[in-house]
Amino acid sequence: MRSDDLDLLRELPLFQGISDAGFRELTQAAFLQRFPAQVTLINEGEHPDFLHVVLEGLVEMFARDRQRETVLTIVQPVSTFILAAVITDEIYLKSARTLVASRILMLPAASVRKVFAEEPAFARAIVGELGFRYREVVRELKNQKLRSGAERLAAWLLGQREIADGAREITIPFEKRVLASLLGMTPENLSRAFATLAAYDVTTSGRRIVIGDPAALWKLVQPSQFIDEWKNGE
Amino acid sequence: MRSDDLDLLRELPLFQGISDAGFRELTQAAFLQRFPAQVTLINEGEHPDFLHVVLEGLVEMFARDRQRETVLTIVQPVSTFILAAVITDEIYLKSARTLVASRILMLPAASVRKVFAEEPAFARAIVGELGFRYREVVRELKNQKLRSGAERLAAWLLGQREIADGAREITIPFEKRVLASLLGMTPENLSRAFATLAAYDVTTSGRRIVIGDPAALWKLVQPSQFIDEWKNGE
DNA sequence: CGCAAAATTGAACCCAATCAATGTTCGTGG
DNA sequence: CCACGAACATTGATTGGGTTCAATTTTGCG
Repeated sequence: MRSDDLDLLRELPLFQGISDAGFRELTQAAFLQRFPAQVTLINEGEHPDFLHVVLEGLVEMFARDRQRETVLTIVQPVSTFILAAVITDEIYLKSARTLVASRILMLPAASVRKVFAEEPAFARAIVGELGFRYREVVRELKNQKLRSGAERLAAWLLGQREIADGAREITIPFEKRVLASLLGMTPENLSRAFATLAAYDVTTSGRRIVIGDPAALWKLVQPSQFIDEWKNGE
Repeated sequence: MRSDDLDLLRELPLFQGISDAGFRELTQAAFLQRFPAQVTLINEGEHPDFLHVVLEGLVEMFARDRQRETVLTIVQPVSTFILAAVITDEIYLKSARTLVASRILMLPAASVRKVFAEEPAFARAIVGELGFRYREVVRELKNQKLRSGAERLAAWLLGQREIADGAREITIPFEKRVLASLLGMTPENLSRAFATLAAYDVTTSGRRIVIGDPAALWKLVQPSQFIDEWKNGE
């Protein structure tokens, strides 16, 4: 395991403030693994053995019920996933698979719980992380319940634009079918949503999207800091 | 403030393990208030001043976007709400209003954060609580994205039945319009969902519902421990 | 270059929202 | 205690958003 990977880890808010001893405890039995795209890392219903950290690549969190499947979140580097399951020591509620080749760091769940029990600083950091994640899901639930498909797409585009620092053109970092599922619709319907947004000067070519008139989209969805995490205040 | 109310509070998992001094810190500046039905307790976007505890009654957590409004959860005694906002010291993402006359205990947010910072046991308890809540919302998001309206109703009915210890008849403890919004549909559509479930031997009279054939509903939704919190294992 | 998977488009269908009208319930005041 | 009114619930008709199925085009990759 490379030491600059450890540095990456150490810089995460989650690991700030814990002692070096605690950090060593967490990482000594950890291991790093490379996965190609489309590899299932964890399955809904399994017991958590590791806290996963995406160092490089892209991971899709999804869930199934009967025939249906839906994407819940996309995890980008550098961040952890399924912390809640690890810390409560309950089964996973989501499955995870790589979308592209990825480097994943795996910290033994037992170590995480041990340091959690021993180091108040870690416990407090976990509170911060869980609080943040909780609020993310609440936002997503509101997004789903309060907005139409086209609106969710428009909001997502504006969010990506924000991340890209206001760039005119953005690129979807994964397949459109994945985006469709993330937004809670079928691939067909995503196509139609894009067709709808053409009237708002959104043009597509493959995964690249040009947002010609952000103000028009803005007017359509009226992004809210109560739903869209990227939007703080006005 | 009555001492048996303090006992109720003390017994919540959230307050287990903290010192008496810490508990006193939390409760000394707390106050208890009675509210009639339909009183708004907090508003989306406000800053948290108190951690609220429902001692008696029913509180509805909801959110608005433009014209639309949706119910996110119903809080029943005895439990806290908006802990995540208090602990991260961020604005509320939900509003709250009483559904019936209620007794609400309000703990100053500053005290909560103080004890959180000072008492590792409290920090750990909060992790447990947040982890649990987080998983609740994930379940709800899956419920919304993976199930149809009628299925969500069927699952909700089976959950209520479980809570009522398998009773044949259950009673919706609030208006049907609230249930409709909680389940993510219109009141009209809830009526039709009930009409659909008549084929599964579900009969209604006002708020009272008779589930004549639980197995039929079961077959319809196939409740899953990955979505339905009340269902553990098979 | 060729193939397989992904994306798009069209058509039919279905679930859900909206609009409108009626029936029911419940709280209030006479 | 009854009568009344307002809010809630239900039902019907219509519309609309979204899914499904099928066929075609495009893309990406070996």
